[in-house]
Amino acid sequence: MSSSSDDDAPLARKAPNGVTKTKDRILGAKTDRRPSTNGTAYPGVSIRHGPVDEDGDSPMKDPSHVNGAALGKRRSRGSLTNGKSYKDLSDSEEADNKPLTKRRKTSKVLVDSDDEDDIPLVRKAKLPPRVDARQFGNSSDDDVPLNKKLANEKAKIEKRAEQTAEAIKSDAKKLKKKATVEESESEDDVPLVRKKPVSKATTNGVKSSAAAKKAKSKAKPEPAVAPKKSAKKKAEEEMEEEEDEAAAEEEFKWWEQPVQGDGTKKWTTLEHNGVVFPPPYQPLPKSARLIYAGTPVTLPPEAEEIAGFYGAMLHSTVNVENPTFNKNFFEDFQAKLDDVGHGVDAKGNKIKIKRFEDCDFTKIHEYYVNEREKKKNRPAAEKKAEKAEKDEAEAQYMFCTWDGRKQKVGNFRVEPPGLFRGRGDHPKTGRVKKRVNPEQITINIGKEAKVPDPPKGHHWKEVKHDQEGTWLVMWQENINGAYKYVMLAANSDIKGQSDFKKFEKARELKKHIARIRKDYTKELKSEVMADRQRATAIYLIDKFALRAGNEKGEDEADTVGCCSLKFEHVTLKPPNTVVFDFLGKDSIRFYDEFEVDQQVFKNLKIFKKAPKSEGDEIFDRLTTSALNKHLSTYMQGLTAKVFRTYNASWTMASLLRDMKSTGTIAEKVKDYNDANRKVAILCNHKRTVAASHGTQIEKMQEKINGLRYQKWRIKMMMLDLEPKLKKKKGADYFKLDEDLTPEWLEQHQAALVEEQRQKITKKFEKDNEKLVADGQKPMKQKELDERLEVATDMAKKFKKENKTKKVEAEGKGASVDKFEANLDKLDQRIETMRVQLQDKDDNKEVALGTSKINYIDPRLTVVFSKKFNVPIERFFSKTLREKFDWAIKSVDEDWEF
DNA sequence: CTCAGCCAGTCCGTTGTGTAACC
DNA sequence: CGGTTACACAACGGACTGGCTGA
Repeated sequence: MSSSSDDDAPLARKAPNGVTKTKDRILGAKTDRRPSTNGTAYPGVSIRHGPVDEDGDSPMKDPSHVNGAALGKRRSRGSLTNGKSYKDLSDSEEADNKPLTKRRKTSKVLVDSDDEDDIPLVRKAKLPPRVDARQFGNSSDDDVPLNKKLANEKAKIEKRAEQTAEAIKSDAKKLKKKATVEESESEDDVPLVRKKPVSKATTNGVKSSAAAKKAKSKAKPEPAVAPKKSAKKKAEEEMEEEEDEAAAEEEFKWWEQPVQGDGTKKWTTLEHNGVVFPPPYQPLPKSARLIYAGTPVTLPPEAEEIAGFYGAMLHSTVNVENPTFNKNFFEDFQAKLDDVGHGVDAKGNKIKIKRFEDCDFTKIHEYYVNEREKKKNRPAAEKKAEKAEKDEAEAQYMFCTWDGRKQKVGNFRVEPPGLFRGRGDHPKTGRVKKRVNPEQITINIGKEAKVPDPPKGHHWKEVKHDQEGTWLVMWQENINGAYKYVMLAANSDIKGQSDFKKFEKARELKKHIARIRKDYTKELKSEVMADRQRATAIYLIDKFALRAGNEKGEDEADTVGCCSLKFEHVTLKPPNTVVFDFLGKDSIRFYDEFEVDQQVFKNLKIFKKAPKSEGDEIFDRLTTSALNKHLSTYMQGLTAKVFRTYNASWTMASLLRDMKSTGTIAEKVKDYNDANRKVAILCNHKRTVAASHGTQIEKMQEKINGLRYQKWRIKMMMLDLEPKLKKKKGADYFKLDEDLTPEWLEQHQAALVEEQRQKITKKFEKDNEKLVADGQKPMKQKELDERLEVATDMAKKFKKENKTKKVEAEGKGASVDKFEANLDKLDQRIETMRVQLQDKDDNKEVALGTSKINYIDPRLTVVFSKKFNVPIERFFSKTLREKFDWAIKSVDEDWEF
């Protein structure tokens, strides 16, 4: 705020127009709907504070007032973002934050006993029974965080699981084969390991099963020019070996060490080799010039590089057709041109790049597409050799020494320059992300360690010895000014420890959850607005796994979480259904309808009450810091995030606990994945539906239809052999399914014929090629025509079948029994395909990975794996096994979340 | 002729990497 | 500020397919 007097200026003058943004160069700057948090960004714009703040000193019941920091943050939140001032509000609203008992005198708004007044839409008589209190954790651990969404999903999945189980059973032969392979492999483990005690003879059995595999596959002669093992792999193997040696004596198991220190000092000694910089810019060849208004232009390399960024992504319509992207890009491009000089044409005449519309990047694009193609098509050996070389050069950066132990570094590469692509509707999309110089880089390293050399002729920005940080290298990025850190990989001790702590914290919540739920259920009726909002928010976070929802600035995409939910994100459907529709983290849409506690419904209605309208925050008396501060009174370190972890793991735990232990390994894996999916749905982890999804589904459906048609033909053949069957089996048995219409039939038959033709033609061409290669004359067209007669005959046959409604029995030794067997096979295939199709479709927009990596306590998976005898490899990939090493080695099957 | 078994090529799901977005 | 969480996309690798061969 530039001047304090502004504080009190009436906001009614409509913020959007009154704003002169210093940053107006940002394309399509959205209308200013919210004040900045610190109140300084928009000089001349008044930020109104609600009566709360004006009365800030008066004794309030609102506990957040006690806290100065919270107050500071809240100041900006007191205002309504649609330009309405609290001063303009009705008397009842003016008393907004005062004890509701007081308000009762002036307004009926929050009178609990007065539901009808409060929610006129709801007829008292028709009020549904209150949501069962049990759902809300008055007491036990049995409180179910599952929501309706999950319940539906559960029913769906269960149904499908049944289908699958059947399909799988019916496909027993295949599966049995598979199962035996699996079993034999795991059995192999033992003798193999015994024979070769050198290899990692322990729990995970990765190596041994790999070895078994190797032994099985017939010793393939290594290609003569076998490129040397990539340095990366070598380095990793070396480490494993070292580990093995150490394991033989004493592997460092931090999870078995006593907890020490206050956790602020993260290391004592730290050695590392710094970072790898991206390769320098390679100027484009003459053929790949930017064409400006029809003239090829030679640009200074620095500008050309930026043009190159754009040209390289010309095929990416999401970017190139986004006006914000183009505007931001061109602004930065022009700025660079103004800085380093515009281009020249072939004769050396200066060309000034003025209009984006006159820029033609297609030549640049073609060049990059071409290069990529070339790179892709190189011989495999060459590719491998290059990779090996690169790995070797980078090997020294892959590991560091942390308190004397070798640890993997996560991201040792400095991010290369390019065009920033923020997710969702990001105001800065298209801006140039600049190349990072050593002079911008800070190194964090042990005092005794050798500081890595900066590239020749350069120096580091700073060298620190901060033992409270876990980062090795840090720099600031130019788009948002965010800090980027090089830290250890997920499988490192330090990351494992903090992962462990995270889940322990979530488990600790179990002890407090009943009390917390009881409290917030009570506080849903609090007479203090701030408390009531807070209770409602905790309810939503607990039940629906919403994120906290911090305030966001103008320079970020407009996404929300619980505390930042706005008027338009929540729709109320009496009697007690709430529809959420908003963009969450990463601009992923959260859409769902929930039935909520009656009191919650009522509260939300109050929080949405006029004069609030679109753009206004629902929880205008609540900030994430106030929320988290309150939560931490229950338990040290408790924040909104912990609820997500807790509810995710808790859900997984209860699903796995109730799982039946029967079935094949594949079935168990599927059961596990189904549980995983429920957690993913709870957390709203989505992925974009693959562009090819629709066609893939269609293809599968068409395949199924083809099989069904085959079934019909076989039945008709049976009839051909034994006409009596018609009576025996009934006429319906021999009818073609109705959805396979005559039109479809014709089309399908045509497709079959065409397929046949293609096959024959392809083979013919191939044969000819062979002949020519052998120095003989190719066959003539006539030969092809003759061969194609097979297809023509097929078409004729179909035609005849369609006409006579009969199908002649095919194949020699045809018998009804044989046909019956064929039918059974077809049925099985159809069933498995149906299940597959359903699975695929249901899974198209659910991402399982995120919850598996971040929310589900890995020990749950380990327990499941042990209890049901499914190798852990079926659940955790190699990297995940490394990441969760602590979990795999630390629990037995009795462990409980 | 049929069929299992093998190989190469293609397809497609999974895994790993990169870095943005969040608290 | 420094950490975790999140998705997209590239790279990888296993499954499937068609063609071929020999029993």
